[in-house]
Amino acid sequence: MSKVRTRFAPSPTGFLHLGSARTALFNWAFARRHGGELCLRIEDTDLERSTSESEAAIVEGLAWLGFDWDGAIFRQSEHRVRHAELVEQLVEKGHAYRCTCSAQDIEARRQAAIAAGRNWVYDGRCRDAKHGPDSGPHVVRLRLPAEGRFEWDDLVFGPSGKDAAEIGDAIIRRSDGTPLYHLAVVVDDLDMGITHVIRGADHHLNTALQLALYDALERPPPRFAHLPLIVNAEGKKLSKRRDPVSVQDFRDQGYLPEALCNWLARIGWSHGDQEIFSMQEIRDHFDLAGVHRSAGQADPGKLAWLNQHWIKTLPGDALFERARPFFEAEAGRPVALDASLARLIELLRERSKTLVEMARLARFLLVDEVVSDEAAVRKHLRPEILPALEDLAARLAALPAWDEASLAGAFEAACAAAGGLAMGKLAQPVRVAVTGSAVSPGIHETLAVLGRERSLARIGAALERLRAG
RNA sequence: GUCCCCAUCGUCUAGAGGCCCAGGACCCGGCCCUUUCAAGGCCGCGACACGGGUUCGAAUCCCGUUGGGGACGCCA
Repeated sequence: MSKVRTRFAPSPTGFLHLGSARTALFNWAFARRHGGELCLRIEDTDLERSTSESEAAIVEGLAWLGFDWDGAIFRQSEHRVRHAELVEQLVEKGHAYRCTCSAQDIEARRQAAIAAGRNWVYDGRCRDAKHGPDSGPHVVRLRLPAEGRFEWDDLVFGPSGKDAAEIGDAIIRRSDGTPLYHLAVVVDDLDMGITHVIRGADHHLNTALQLALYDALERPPPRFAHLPLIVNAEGKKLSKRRDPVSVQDFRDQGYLPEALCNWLARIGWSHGDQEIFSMQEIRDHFDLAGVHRSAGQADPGKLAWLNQHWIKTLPGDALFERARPFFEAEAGRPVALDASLARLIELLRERSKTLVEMARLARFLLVDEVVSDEAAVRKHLRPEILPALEDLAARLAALPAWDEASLAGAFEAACAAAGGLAMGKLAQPVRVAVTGSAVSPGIHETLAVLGRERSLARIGAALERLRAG
C-alpha cells in the first residue's frame, strides 16, 4: 500500500461542530498512526453559503484541538478550471451529457412520481438528446449505466453497494457552470492523492455515485471508511442549527482540548475497556477496525468527568496557560503565574470540572474586592463567633511565620481556647471572610495562598462588620 | 415511497458459541474519609428489544417482527 493520505474536508458554512471535529480526529489519528499525511480541504463550491469567517473558525478550531495537517489548505474554489476541464472531458467521452430540464420541470415530474407511488430518480429525458453547448440554460449530468451495481468494501461498514438504477443521473455541473459536490470531491481526492476517505456515515450511500464518477474518469477509487453519526439526546443527527455544539463553545465553557478529543474518540470507537486516552494514545491505538456502525450520543456528563480528569492530570504550567484567559476574565486584568497562584491551581485542580469553575474559585486571590455570598455570610458570620474570631485574629497577627503549619497551629489554639470549639465552627466564618464564599480549599491552605496582609485585612473587615451588628 | 444501516444497563461500551444468571466507565443513590467543597475509597441500582430457528450449549450464528437512524438537492 502506498503512503496513507487522508483528508478532512469541511464546508465553510459555519463553525466547526462536534461531528466534524470527530471526523477530523479520526482522519488525523489514522494518518499519523500509519505514518501518513492529513490534508485540509475547504469544500467551498457553494459560494452562496461559504464564508471566509467560517473557514477561519474551522482552522482555529482544528488548531485548538491540536491537529496538525500537511501542506497548504486546499480550497475547491481555487480549482474551478480543473473541475470544468474534467466535466468537459466527461461530456466529450459520452460519460456525461447536457440536460436542459428546468428545476421546475424536474420538481413537477418528481412530485408526479411520488404521487404515483414510484421512486424518483432523474428520468433520463435529456440522456440521448445530444444537447450542444449552445442549447440554452443547462446542467451537466453524469450518465450512469442502466444496470449493474456499484460496490465497495467499506472499512467500517463492510461490503456495501447500491444499484446504478437507484442512483440516477446526478448533476455534476450547475447551470451557472460551477461544479457540484460529488464531482469536486472525486476530482480533488484524485488530484490530492487521497488513499483513504474517512467521513461521516451520512455519506455512506453517496459513495456509489462517486464510484460511478471514478469509473467515468477511468481512475481507481481510494478506500472508504464511514464513521457512525454522533446524535443528540433525541437520537437525531447533530445539526448546526439545532444543537449548540461548536468546538469554540466548548472551549469558551472551559473544556480542555484533551478532554474533548478523549470524549470524541470514545464515541463510536473503543479500545477494550480503556476510557482515558491522551492524544498520543489515540494516535497509537486508533484502528478503523475498532469503529462501530451504530450512532452514538455525546454524553455531557462524561465530558465533564473527562475534563476534570485532564485538569487533574495536566502539568501545572500547561494548565495555567489553558486557564489564563479565564483567570484574566475573572480578574479583569492580565494575570501572571506567581508562587501563590501556582499553589492555588494545585489546590483547585481537584475541585474544578471546567476552567470557568476554576477561575471562579480562584477569584478571591485574583481580585481585591471579593463579592460576598450573602447567604454564606448570614449562615457563618454570626455574632456568637465574634469572641473566638477575635482571638484567632490576634493569634494570626502574632504568627511569626505565615505557612500552613503555623496557621493550623493558630486555629487549633483558638479552638482550644474557645473551650473545644469544633474546627468547622471557626473555619467556615474565616473562609467566608476571606473568600466571600463557603466553598474553598482547606482554610489553612487558603490563608497561606492569600498571604498575611490580605488575610488579616479581610478578617478584620469581617470583624468590623460583626461588631457593627 | 425506495434503498441502506443499526439494536448489551439512562449514556459510552467489553463481549467475535461455553470463561457471562453479562464486565468496565459516566450518571444516580448510600457509606467511609473530612474544617467547607471537591478529590479518593467501598457498596449499591441498572441491560443482552421481541419471536422463531441452528447447536449438547447463544448476548454471540440464521430468519422474521418491532423499534431507531441515515440517504435519496442546480447543499455539502
